[in-house]
Amino acid sequence: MMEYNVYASACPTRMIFDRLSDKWSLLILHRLRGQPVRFNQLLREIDGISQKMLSQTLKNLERDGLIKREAFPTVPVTVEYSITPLGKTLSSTVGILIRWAQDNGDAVLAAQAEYDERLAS
Amino acid sequence: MMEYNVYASACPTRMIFDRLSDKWSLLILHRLRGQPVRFNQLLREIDGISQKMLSQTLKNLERDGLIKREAFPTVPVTVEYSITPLGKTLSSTVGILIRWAQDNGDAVLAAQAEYDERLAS
DNA sequence: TGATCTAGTTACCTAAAGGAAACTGGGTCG
DNA sequence: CGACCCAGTTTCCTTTAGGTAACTAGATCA
Repeated sequence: MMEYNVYASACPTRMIFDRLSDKWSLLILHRLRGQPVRFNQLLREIDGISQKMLSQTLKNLERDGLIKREAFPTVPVTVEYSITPLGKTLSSTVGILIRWAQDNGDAVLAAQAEYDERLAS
Repeated sequence: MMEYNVYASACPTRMIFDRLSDKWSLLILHRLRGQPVRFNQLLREIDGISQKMLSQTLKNLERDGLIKREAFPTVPVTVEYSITPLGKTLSSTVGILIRWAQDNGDAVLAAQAEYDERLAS
């Protein structure tokens, strides 16, 4: 298996890395790690997201093969978004990042405070 | 066990997501996980970054306590950036994310191609 | 016939991120 | 004295991500 060079701008890895750095992708992926969720349910639960960005981000995630969209001919129509096996592997690595943040958030805030105080004095 | 709300802005997880949405932070952090690296060396190796963004991002990472800046009175002056113990713990989880991208880049590209073809037909 | 539910799309606008390139500044070499 | 190193900073400009709000569309209810 070939290893990509993450620091090269043309690297596919880098492209994915850039894609993951948009505002809502990881949040949505994380929300979908359990049961399937409907569009408006996501809209309600993910605080601050707009319809436009939700729709756009879902489309991108689906294109990347990370989530799956499924429409049901109920009344009114229901659309469920669920995570794919591929997306599941990503969301679990994201989970590790989230755990890091929970464990080290205080340390970062402390470092920032110290840095700012050093500058002020 | 307390359930955290990732979707609220005051959540410690928010910090990680902010860092992720920063174009260069994690890339730089990842590059520094080994030996200390000089400013211009980073500039050369991280393809596409500008002096301004490198300087700015390094400053932020230092403020977060993730990296350390050290200047040596050599001729010409040398500035070395190295990772801190705190940064090391983060970079190792970022490493997992990068490994994911390396392992699954092809799968994502394939999914994109399939998605695009489905739309075109 | 109009209101309401779902699940979106489209038009318009703004703030901010980021790129390009010139400029600073300290130091040494020739 | 000017030229050339490193490590930045500053200015100016463009792009684009993302927010707001209005609009589409199919179907049912009242």
